[in-house]
This record gives sequence, structure tokens and C-alpha cells, in this order.
Amino acid sequence: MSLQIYNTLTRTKEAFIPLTPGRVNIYVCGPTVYSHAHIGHAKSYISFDVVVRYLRYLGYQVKYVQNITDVGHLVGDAEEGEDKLQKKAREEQIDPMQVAQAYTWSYFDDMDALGVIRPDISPHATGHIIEQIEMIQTLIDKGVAYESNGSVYFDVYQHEGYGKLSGRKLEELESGARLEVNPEKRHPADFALWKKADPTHLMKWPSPWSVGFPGWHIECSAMSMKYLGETFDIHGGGLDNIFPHHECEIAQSEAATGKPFARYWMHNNTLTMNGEKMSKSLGNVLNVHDLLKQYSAHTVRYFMLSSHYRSRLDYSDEAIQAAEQGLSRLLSTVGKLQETLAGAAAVDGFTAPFEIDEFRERFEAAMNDDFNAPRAMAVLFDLSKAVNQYLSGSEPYDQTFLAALDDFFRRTAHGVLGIIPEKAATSGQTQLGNELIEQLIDLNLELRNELRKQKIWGLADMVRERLKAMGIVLEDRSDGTTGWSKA
RNA sequence: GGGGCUGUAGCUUAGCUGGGAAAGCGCCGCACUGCUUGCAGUGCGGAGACAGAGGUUCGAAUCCUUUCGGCUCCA
Repeated sequence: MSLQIYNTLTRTKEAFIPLTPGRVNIYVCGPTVYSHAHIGHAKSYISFDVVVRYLRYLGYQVKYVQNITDVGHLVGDAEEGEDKLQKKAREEQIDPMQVAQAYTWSYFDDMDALGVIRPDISPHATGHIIEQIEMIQTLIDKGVAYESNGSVYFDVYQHEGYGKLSGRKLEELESGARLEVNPEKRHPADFALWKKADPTHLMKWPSPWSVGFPGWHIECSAMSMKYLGETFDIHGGGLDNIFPHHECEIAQSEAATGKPFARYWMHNNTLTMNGEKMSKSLGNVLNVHDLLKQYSAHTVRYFMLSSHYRSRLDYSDEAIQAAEQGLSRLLSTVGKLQETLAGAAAVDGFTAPFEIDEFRERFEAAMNDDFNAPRAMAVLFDLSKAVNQYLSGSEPYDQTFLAALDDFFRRTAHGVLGIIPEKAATSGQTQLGNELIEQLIDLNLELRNELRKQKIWGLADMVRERLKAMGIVLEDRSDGTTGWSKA
């Protein structure tokens, strides 16, 4: 079965066929940089990271574009109100561009720390004002947008198909329109392409209509088409962006070009915190930065991928600790595997105890089914069990077989899912890259072994527990030595 | 008020083109390894669930209706 992707546009899983064979152009809605990334962002960007990684695993040449929204996104995602960045700037008494810059760096720091591979292009909205103005002009020329008092609005009634992504009908939107209808608009459902700035507004640019700023939706259309073409393969984002953001993107893009915009729309679901929505008002927002103080990036990724990207995921301390436990077992299997491989030689007439390809097929079948990472991880656990049986059994250790296993884990768990390091921990090697720390760890091991000889179990266990709390996992071996690894 | 999604073991989730209820964590038992009844790792085995009620069907976690609960978007 080839790759199937659930397309929000058709509400079905469809076979993925790229526009250009062998290439995939993908655009994912990026962050509005006015605060630090929280774990909800982590779920979203890890999900799409895995999508991109898997597309590359399949051999596609991927061009991944993810915008940085640094203007035009108003408080409450509304049509009226203060710009999110400007509000933050006012609160902190700094320039809006300082806000944008600081949180852009913070975002990349957090994503790097999570092992999220950077997009190929990260365009800023403020860096593409000209492209946005050009596109707005095109829409006016085509008669689907109109100027009103220095602002420009998209006329939803002039465009066939508005509502096709979110399944909304204009009559419904009309009847349910806000009480305070903006008098500048012809229809309540019309949305802003360009807004005239009032004198107190800080982020503004000259345009044919007024000194102002672009609407929130236009940046994604302008930048995605600039870098990916008028029609491209995949557009991703959060479920909560389907309406109005993505609906408006489709309308203005297709109205401007007369061509289909994105072909596959992917939307990932939200993360809740102890069953509740994460929000500033509830005070339960957990930042990526803070989470990573407690758990490794691999644990966070494993946790996020334990639910399908279109499913909800509930975060709790208990849940992520369970993830940490589960991952450590997988890690220890791969660590032991690599260690065994290092000392193995080819065995004549060796017969493999199981077929790796069978697991590869199951892994790919899971990922091909709309990037079903939780099922793919279940396959890795099945393989882990088989590997453990092999390593603890009486079969000879064959180098070729072990290398193939190692390669499989490397390409899947490390390469696609990013839940284990390339070199899973092996004792006595310099994975920490800090000789002094390693010597100190060895000192602890010596002390612990001495305590064990004297049967002072309490203290011996304390050494192991404390090291474990620091991410150093000990393993007593049958030859009497003790190995350690860094989670 | 309307649209969409959703409710599976103690926890987090797969399964949902109808026919075996699955994984990880947690829990229980046994074996092996670590010179040992601690503790840890691995292996083997086990207990444990389809929110409630109807319906379609030879057969439903899976389809339909409804009640209750949750999430999300538009009001």
C-alpha cells in the first residue's frame, strides 16, 4: 500500500501522488512570534517533522516551508483589535521587531532542542510585504476584492467555493455574523487583506491604499506560492486554523491564480493538559523550554507520537513518565544491540531467527496509513522484543544480521521518528564528550560495587537511583562489570 | 444556537472498508543474570476495557438512532 494521506478537503484518506514525481512541496503554518513555544506547539511541529522525515525516508526530495508570523495576527484571531506582537511590545516597552526577533530565536532554540529538523525556508511576513501587496492588487484587479476607507477586503460572494474546506455555507456565516458588523465591509463574512493603520499603530507600511498592514491570512498565500508555486502538494496546520485561516487562504489564492492551491490539507489535533485546554487564563501553559528541563527531547517526541497526529493527546505527569519508561526500554534494546554488534563477527551458515523485512513492511504500512506513528512505534516494540529474545538466547551473534537490525532502528526510530539517538548509549564510550564527568561516573560505579560487595544495599541503590535521576542508567552485567548509559 | 471531531484496560493511545479486542506504562506471578531474600535488567506468563440504551445484521468497538460527557470552530 502506498502512502495515504487524510485530506481535510475531501474528508477521506487519499493516495498521495505528488505534483512532480519524486518531489514534495509542503507548507506548514508556523508560529506567531509573540511568546515562547508551549507543548501544544511541540505536538504540532513534531508531527509535521515526522511527516517530512518520512517523506524523505520514502525518497522524496522535500521542500519544506514554514512561515514566521511577525505581523497582522490580531488578538483573538479577530478582524479588529490589537496586533499580538504590538500588544506584547507595549507591555514590555520594547519595539515590536524586538519581540519578533526574540521569540523567533526562542522558537528555533526550542525546536532544535526537540530535534525538529528546521524547515528549508522560514519566511517572515514582514519580509514579504511587497509580495502581499502585489497579490492584493491582483485580487482587486480581478474584482474579488475591494478597497474601503483605505482597507482592502476580500469579497467572499465573488468567489465560488468559499467554505469548501471547513464545510461552511455563506448563509450560515451570514446569519450568525457578529452583532457589530464592520461598516467598511460589504458582507459580514468578508475578510481583511489590508488594514489601514490608525496613528498609534507601530507596524505599518505604505501601500496603494493606505499606510497600513497586511491581514493575517494573506501572508501564507503570498509566501507559500512564492516558494512552492501556485499549486503545491501539502499544506499543514492546526485543526483550529481550518476556519477561518485556511478557508481564507484557499479563497484568496485560488481567486488570484485561477488554479488549485494546496492539494492535500493536513490538520493536526490539539494537546490538552490534564483533560483541559491549555490556556493562559487557566494558568496551565507549559513551555517547551521548561518541559525539556525535566524530560529529554526523545521522551517528549515519543510521548507526542504516541497518539496519531489527528487525535487528541492528553498531557499529564503520569503519562509522560510512562513514556519515559517505555522509551528507556526501547533504548536499552538498541544500546545492547549496538554493543553486541561492535564485538560480533560474521557467522558461517547463520540463519536469521526472524525476518527484518517483515518488521520493515509493518512499519511502512503503519506510516503509509496517514503517518500512523503510534502503530509504527508498536512495531518497533515488537521488534525490540524479538531482538531481546535473540540477544538473550543461545543463537550465535552474526555481524551481518546485527548490522541490519541496527540499520533498521537507525533509519526508523532515529531517522523517521527521532525518538532515539543515532548512537544509542553504549558503556565505556565517550557519548557525553566530557572526560571529567565520565570519570566521576566511573568513580560512582566503583563505589557502588564496593557497597554491593559489602552488602550495603541501601547506599548502593541510592547511587543508582540518583544517577538515574540525572539520566544515567546503570546495568549490571553477567561478567560482573557494570555499564552505564545516558538516556 | 449551529458545524466538525470524540468517549477502547488504572494511565496514554492503536484498532473503526463489520467476523482474533492490541501496544507502551503501571500491577501480579515464575525463571535467568548481577557471588545473595534487597533492588535492577531481560525473558516467559497473568489479571484488567469497547460511556449508557435501542436498532440494522448470521455476526458491531467498528454502521444507524438516542442519552450522557469531552474537545474544537463559528455564533
